[in-house]
Amino acid sequence: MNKKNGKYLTTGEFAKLCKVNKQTLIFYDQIGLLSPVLKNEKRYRFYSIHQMDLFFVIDLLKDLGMSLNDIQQYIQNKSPESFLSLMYQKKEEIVKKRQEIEMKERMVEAKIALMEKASHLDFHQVTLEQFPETTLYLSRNIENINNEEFVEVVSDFINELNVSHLDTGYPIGVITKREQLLKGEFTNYSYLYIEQPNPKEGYPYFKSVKGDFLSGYHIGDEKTIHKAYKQLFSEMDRLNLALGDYVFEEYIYDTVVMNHKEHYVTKIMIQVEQIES
Amino acid sequence: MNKKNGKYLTTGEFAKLCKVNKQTLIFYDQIGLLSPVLKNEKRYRFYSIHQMDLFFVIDLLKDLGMSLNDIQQYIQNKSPESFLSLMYQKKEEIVKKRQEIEMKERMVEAKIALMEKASHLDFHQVTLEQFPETTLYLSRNIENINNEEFVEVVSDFINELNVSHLDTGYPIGVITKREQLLKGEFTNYSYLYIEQPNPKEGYPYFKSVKGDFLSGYHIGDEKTIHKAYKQLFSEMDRLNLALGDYVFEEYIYDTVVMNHKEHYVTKIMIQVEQIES
DNA sequence: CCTAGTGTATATAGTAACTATATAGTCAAG
DNA sequence: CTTGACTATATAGTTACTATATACACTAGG
Repeated sequence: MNKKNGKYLTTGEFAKLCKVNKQTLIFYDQIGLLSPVLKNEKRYRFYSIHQMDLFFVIDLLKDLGMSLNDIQQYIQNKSPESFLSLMYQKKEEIVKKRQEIEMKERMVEAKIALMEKASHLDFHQVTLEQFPETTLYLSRNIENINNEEFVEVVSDFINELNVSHLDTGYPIGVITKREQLLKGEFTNYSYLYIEQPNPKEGYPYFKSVKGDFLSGYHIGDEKTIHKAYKQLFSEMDRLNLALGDYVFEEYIYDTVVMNHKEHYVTKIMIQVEQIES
Repeated sequence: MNKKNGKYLTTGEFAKLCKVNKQTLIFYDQIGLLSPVLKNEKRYRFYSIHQMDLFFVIDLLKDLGMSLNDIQQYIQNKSPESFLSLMYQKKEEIVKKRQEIEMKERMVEAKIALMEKASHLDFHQVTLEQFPETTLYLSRNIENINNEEFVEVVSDFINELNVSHLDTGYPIGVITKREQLLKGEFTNYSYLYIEQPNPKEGYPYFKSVKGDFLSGYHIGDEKTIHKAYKQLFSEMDRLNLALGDYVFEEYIYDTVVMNHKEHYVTKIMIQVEQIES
């Protein structure tokens, strides 16, 4: 940007050009981040049009999450070299940021899809479904563990989702094994899981699910989930189905969308096999 | 997420799970954004593992630029419907954000490219270059305008760059016409411009440049730029070149990377024609 | 020359969303 | 019964503004 003839801009004019509050410029002057090139005897500030470019760079760096303090550090000993290395560094940060926002976009999309789907469900209907192959990311085994260990596992699981970018926005569900169910221990889970609609290569502990499932819903506090299981088991009898290896449970509506536990909805998916007779 | 047996998490445990400062949870409790499900007679806080999901949604919304106040508004009358509509709204905002960050990525890339290129230049060399077709976005005409009008034009130009996403990170340059140069008015510019390496369809006022240019550099304050012009003109004589229609000026090093005006570098590109003899 | 209206200045206080610090009470293990 | 690690509250500090109050400056019209 080349300036016109030698005239200067007042604080108000400069603020308008930079699309910023006038007070912000005064503030920047006070902290020495961006001072006008000139002050007259009445202490009126005068900026040159060049300073706009500097302001825009400050604004860009600020936008990229740099603190005013750090920006000032740069400005105080600026040079083409330090600017270039700063830009290289910011470029890396931007790429990370972009990837994060892309991930959040996918998460929000997943939540929309889940909620749309949920809104069309009849929670009183039990259905026999055939599930296609699905990839899941599993936690460590959590059978018979105590509370502290459970907190530890959940913590680790969440950690892994974070560092490996595996949080898809899908709900975290639980897997219970056939043997626990037969003992009536409906809340003695074996794994936590999260669905991976677009699985990445090279991650361990993924498990593919496929087969026939009898699905039903439990409305209310999970303390009373045995009622839903009772109903599903009787339906299995009626349809001549045998209990398979696993049951999957996931929240459809939880504390995120409901104020009272009585309105929570859990989906129960029991793996089943046809009994040959 | 399904909770294990009926036990609760202390503030410290919950903070660790949520990867957040304990004080932040206390703060959230104080403002009523996220209160523990239980407090004992010693006022110790106890969270349920379910509340983690809510915390993560709060964190997501916060990350998407929502204020704690607005988040609280949502939480106070949450429902599957309001959550869904919130997600739809956030989805739109995310897309905008992503586009913005993609643009910033391109800008930073452009600045890196420019600085890398600049670092290999010899500012004392005058070269005859053939420029390929280039698309530029121009400002309104700024010939013979006064200071107020100039500020207005710059303001409008910056505005247009913003609303139409035309800020490519390339420097804003100026175009001077042949007739002004012949009169020796080197700073009576005709247009501002910014290069558009990937021009979009449907934008007016673009101008393609192509042809032979004699390029040189001016080091120092622009007040002394006539010296550089003098040198370039004599070089034109030597090479038997005639002045073309336009001259382009852009900053290579300005206030963004240099502390003193004496170190500013301006590139001058004079359109030239071979004199047939 | 006076006045109204707009601009400038400074000083100070308020804001959001934490974050740190100081002080005191609680609890489980050795 | 003490030690160390936890919990609690209250309060002050932080960042990057933003708003408000008060006073001075400058320009145009009557």
